[in-house]
Amino acid sequence: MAEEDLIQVRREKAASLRELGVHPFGVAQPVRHTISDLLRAVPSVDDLPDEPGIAEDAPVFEIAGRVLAIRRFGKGAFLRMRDRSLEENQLFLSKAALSDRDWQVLGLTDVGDYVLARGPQFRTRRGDRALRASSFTVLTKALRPLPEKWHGLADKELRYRQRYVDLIANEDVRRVFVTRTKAIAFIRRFFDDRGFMEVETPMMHSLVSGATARPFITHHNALDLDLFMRIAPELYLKRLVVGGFERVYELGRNFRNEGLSPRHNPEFTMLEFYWAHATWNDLMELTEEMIVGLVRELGVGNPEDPLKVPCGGDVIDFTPPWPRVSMREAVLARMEGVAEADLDDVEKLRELARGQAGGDPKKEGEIERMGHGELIGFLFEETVESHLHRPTFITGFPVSVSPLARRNDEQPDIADRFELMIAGREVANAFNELGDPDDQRLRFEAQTAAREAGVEETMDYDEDYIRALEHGMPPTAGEGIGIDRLVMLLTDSPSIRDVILFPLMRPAD
RNA sequence: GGGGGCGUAGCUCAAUCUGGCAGAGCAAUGGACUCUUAAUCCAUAGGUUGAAGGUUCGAUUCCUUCCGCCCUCACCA
Repeated sequence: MAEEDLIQVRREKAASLRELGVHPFGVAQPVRHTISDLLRAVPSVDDLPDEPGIAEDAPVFEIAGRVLAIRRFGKGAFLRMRDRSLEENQLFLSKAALSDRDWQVLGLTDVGDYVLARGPQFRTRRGDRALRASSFTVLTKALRPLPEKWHGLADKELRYRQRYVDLIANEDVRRVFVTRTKAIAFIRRFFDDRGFMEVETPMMHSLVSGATARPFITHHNALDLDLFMRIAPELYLKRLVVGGFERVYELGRNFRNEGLSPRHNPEFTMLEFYWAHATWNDLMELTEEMIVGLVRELGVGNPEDPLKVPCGGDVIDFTPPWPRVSMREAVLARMEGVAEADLDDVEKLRELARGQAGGDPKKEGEIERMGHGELIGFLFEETVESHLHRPTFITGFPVSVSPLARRNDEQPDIADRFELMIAGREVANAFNELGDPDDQRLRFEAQTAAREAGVEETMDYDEDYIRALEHGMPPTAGEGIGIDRLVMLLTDSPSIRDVILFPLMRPAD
């Protein structure tokens, strides 16, 4: 039947409900129990009576939820429903146990409707738990049909555009988003427990800084001012450290105007935290503790080995301590025929990099402009990154690609910075923060120079941030963790769209 | 933005290669049935084959353009 006709039939049922005095889109009424309560009240089905054995004074439960299936047979029916506890239960509706009106209401009930039922629990002849309804009504009429009961909603486009249907139809999708919510709650608790203060900084910025990415532009009418949606909260959070909030975190959305992919959504959730009187080594320990805690708390690992987590048909071992490897060491171990001395020879590195460019003229052009550290970084990305499976801290980032990170005291062209790689993906990025306002000024100037030389993604020079540093920031380490990517790992999701409730889609029409 | 794939009933899928009346299951409608579990049985109805154009006696099928989605490369987290 055509969609309009299916809807028309249900509209007519809604009208019939009104005639029976049942508002098809009624006002809320108290609901005393959840389906979880039913299970908790009598944990074992064996302890329930059969239908004839239901006692006069048996406890009456009152549950409300969405109808998932109806099986009618003459003067009786079984109806499967799910409620806010996300548990499912059966109702048994018999003409004998219901008022005439409630029986008529059942005749006007479709899969997808929200219903309210009261009655005692019992055990069916097949040994299942069910509620025998002594009263039954429709709370909300669904005008549209749900997807097919066996296959559910499979079309990815419909699943992302109509997530409400996806959530009704697909259990694994519900599970992913429950896990996401639990992960975020865990992270907040983790930082709160350690004396970190959650703060909210502006999402509309007048400068583009804190990361290198192209921004979204928006406009404030009253001030006639173009603003950028933030690409990172970093510089505001460090201003707060200057202000004396020595442990701060922000868990929120960033916006980057770049391509979409299974690992990139234009708006994504990031955790950033700053910890005064700590170093990047402390951050590695804290990160390890937090993610191991998450994996344990959420129970996403194998039952017999909770730190081995299935991911993309493979298994990731989260058992600490995680390896800490410099990009130099990683490249040396990975690339055959490369000697340690070669890594100090810029021209030799450039030659190796050309060999990895695969004839791509754009890459080759970039290679010619790269310095020593950037060349090692390039070789790392080309040869090592995708092979890093278990959680690994990568260090040895050049200062030139780390404009907000403190220099290493022994190796001034290397930043005290690490990235955490898991399953070939970057999950976290952290460093000792640069507190020297004069050095920070030089870094901003280098960014400005790079922009003038044609580099598209550079940071704006933030004069007020320098001013803040001139007031003195305590020695601080800071980190950003991509929450969506972390949730992808925890839920074995191949695409970022599977862990974002409403991923960006082109308008359908 | 480049390359590849996909789009058929409300949903899940056939038919497309090799052009010849567009089909099934679920859902829906009418009927039978007081223990179903993807209930069963009988009957009925449901289509702008993503859109537009072209080739052809004839197009879901072949060609072109456009729209949307997926994968991939590039940029990035």
